[in-house]
Amino acid sequence: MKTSADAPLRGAQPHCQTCSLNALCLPLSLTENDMEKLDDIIRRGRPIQKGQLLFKQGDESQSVFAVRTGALKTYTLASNGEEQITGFHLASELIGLSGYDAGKYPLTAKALETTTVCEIPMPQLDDLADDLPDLRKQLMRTMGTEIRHDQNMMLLLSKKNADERVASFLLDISQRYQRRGFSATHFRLPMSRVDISNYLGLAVETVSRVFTRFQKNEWIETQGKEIILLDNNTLYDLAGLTPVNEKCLHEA
Amino acid sequence: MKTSADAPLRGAQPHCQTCSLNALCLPLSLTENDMEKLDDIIRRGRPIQKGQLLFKQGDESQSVFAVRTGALKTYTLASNGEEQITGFHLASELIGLSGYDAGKYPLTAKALETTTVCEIPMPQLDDLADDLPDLRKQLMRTMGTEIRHDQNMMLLLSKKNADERVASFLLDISQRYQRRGFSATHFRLPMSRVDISNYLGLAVETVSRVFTRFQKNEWIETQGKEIILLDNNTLYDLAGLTPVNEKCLHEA
DNA sequence: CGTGGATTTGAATCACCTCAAAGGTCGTGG
DNA sequence: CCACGACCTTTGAGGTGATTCAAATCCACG
Repeated sequence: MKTSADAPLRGAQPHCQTCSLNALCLPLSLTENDMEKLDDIIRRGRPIQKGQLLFKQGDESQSVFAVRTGALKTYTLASNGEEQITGFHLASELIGLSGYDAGKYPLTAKALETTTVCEIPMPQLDDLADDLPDLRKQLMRTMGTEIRHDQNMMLLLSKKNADERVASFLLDISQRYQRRGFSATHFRLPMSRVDISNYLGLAVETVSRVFTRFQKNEWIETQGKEIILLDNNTLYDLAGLTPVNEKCLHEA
Repeated sequence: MKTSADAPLRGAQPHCQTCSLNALCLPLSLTENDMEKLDDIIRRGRPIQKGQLLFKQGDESQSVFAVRTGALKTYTLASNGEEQITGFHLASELIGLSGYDAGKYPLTAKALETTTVCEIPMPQLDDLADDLPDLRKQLMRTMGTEIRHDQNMMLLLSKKNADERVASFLLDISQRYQRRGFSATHFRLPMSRVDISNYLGLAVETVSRVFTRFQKNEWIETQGKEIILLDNNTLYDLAGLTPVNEKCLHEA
């Protein structure tokens, strides 16, 4: 079993057609021919370093991005300057679609570690979406998934207690790694405890205490950012999910 | 000034072309000709009574709906059966798009009062979206707006206190009525206090107390569901918005 | 090897919740 | 038209889970 420490791409993959992520990414369900057209408009830049911004709230939104390697967080700024993390984005996931029509990005995207992305200029993506029905459908699917994720977060933020939130979070990450072929029970969290607490609407100290308690109960094992899930049943139970139902935050 | 008690449509309006809401609704930015094509696939049924469901979480999703008159709430069900309201939907607003690709509605839609809707069958909308670029763009705009709304709600639910939540809520509703040509300061809330509290992630009692306190401070005046906003500046301040920035929950 | 940030732990506080009960409102049926 | 009941809203009192504040410890990195 690969671990999340492995890069999903051994070398730089300059084309969608040969990218190991294409079955999870935008090209999903595109024909070979359509995929080439999409590939033609994609720009692949140099890696972004940890802490750097991919784009900033209020910037003119010009592109949508697909994460190739690494991870990012997106967050909105409250008027008092506080940030609310709205999502973490792992390889193959799309960022920036919520600013598709708005002209400006409604949130900021910051790299959690060294990250490479595929940049898809919006005007050209827009044109292509008119020509390729499958691409349009995939874009709308992605937006629908995002809406369902956010609505699940609303449920989490307004109804779940600290334990339930952390369990939901761990299982969400677990399932997303699993879909990418990594271990569902042993992975490395790319984000800090502060980021987790912000995302879950809790204080850092609370998240820390929950992690400690989960470990005491032998539900998980933690070593810094390394996580091992020991008791999936309990975690699923806490999260309000059934292990059968593999669909978590990202799959409504 | 009209008040929200007036129906936005004097008589039944059987066509998008003559509907007073078309500038706010899906036909926005469509040409006369394209609007006719959209109009052709729209079904207009009999009114839904208060408390009735438009569709239910888990149902096969077959249509998108535009609210013609009245109001609905949409909510997701937690595993323990608790409901989390994800949105209120007033005239001209679209419901059901988040289930566009999913096959099943990821939430339930219930009428808050007698409500009429335009039903747009998804397969035909889907086909039409391939033919009419403007319609596709409008659909994606609508989904983008929904995403921004939900992310603003995440911010509200995890960072704002009770006062700030209620202020945000009142201003959101106010602005949405205003866009429809109604008074921004005097309106009738179509939903119960219980619904408001659920939506805002608070206990009913807390919402009630906040309303009482706002009234004592002469920031608002309430008479049951009737609301008058007296001190917009304070409310905007609480909500973390600037009165200049007219864009609230629905306009990121 | 030292430094600054991140994480953990402890103690005290607080905003909101829960429980309980008293009004209000609305629709229904007599 | 009024009385009744069901439900919604408001108000009060007390409890609590999570926060805040403070400080020790761990860790990554130059």
